[in-house]
Amino acid sequence: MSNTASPVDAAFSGPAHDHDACRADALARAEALCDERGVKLTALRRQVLEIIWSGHRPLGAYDLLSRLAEQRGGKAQPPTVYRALEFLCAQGLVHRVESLNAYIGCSHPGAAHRRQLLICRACGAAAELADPPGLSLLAKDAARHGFQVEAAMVELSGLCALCAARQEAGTA
Amino acid sequence: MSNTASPVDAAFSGPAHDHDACRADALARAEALCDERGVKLTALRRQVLEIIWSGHRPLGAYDLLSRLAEQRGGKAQPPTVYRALEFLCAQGLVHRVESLNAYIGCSHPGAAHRRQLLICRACGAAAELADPPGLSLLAKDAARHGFQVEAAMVELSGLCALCAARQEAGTA
DNA sequence: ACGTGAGTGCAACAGTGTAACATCGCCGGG
DNA sequence: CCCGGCGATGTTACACTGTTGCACTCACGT
Repeated sequence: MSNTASPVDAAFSGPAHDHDACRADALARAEALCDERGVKLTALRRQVLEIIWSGHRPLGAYDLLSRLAEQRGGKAQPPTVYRALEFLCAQGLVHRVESLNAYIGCSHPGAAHRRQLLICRACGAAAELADPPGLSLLAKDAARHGFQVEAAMVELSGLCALCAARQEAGTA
Repeated sequence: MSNTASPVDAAFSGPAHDHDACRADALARAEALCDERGVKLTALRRQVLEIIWSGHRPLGAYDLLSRLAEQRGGKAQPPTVYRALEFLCAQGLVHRVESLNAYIGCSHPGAAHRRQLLICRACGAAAELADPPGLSLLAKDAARHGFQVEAAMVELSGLCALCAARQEAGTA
């Protein structure tokens, strides 16, 4: 890892963050993981993953589609990008953000984890907390009612530290 | 309240649940709340709310639309149902289920609450836990990273007690 | 009676996601 | 070497979800 900061700080840390290294790390980890699992990170899939990792803001399928078309000089159809997303999600390299109909790179690929997403409404960036203690408590609350949790969608929207400070300064 | 069970048990309790009373309660509470607030629960809005409360399964906007058209004998346009939903959501009488693009009646209207949704993948029913302890812990986890939570979307998918038992019996 | 504004009807369209079928290229078996 | 199969991609068309803009009505206060 070229970045010492936590994934959360990376997502919300503005220009201080070396994103080129961040993206390169993500791509390298993806490459290694797919290799290890014997699945193919094809040129197309890699390209989509790269676009997703162009920043820490979740991107819509049609954003990806238009950027993909741009890069290839031609046009691209929805199934192209959706199939790539399906693969990347299945491999745990990308997460779907339900509340935004968008997709974001996973910060903890390779390890099974439940996640808690923090989405800044001001800068649009999103960060992922892996296996936060609150989440198992939610499952316990559910279990108390006889409910067996299989999948958890936790997306918290609000202000990241930087945007909160900026807001503060603006209104002052 | 005609039902002694908790809202969760009501949602997941099968035929033992007196749903006519349950729906009537919900409608009456909505009526009272709107009256108290000086906003209008018009015939259309009430009708949409009634359709939503026809069960404990989240319904899509176009499900509502077609049932509405059915009941009126004619046809209905999307904006009709979306405007009603906008009103009902704003009044806290209905919640949007992000992971399903669907809508469900609120079990705790009138009181501000953060909610945790339990969605059974077998029977499709959904139940709402109000202000569960796990949720404030999630906010604390976020705060530890300098993130101020403004809105929380927590939707857990899995099996309700009844469906889990049924599953058990089926595989046995 | 009149004007105003919220609520509704209506038409068209934008955004998100999928189904079905054709094509390409690689890789293993004959 | 050829062939058959299979996964990945291309292409077309379509389904589902949600929004914009404008017209009309009707209840309400003055």
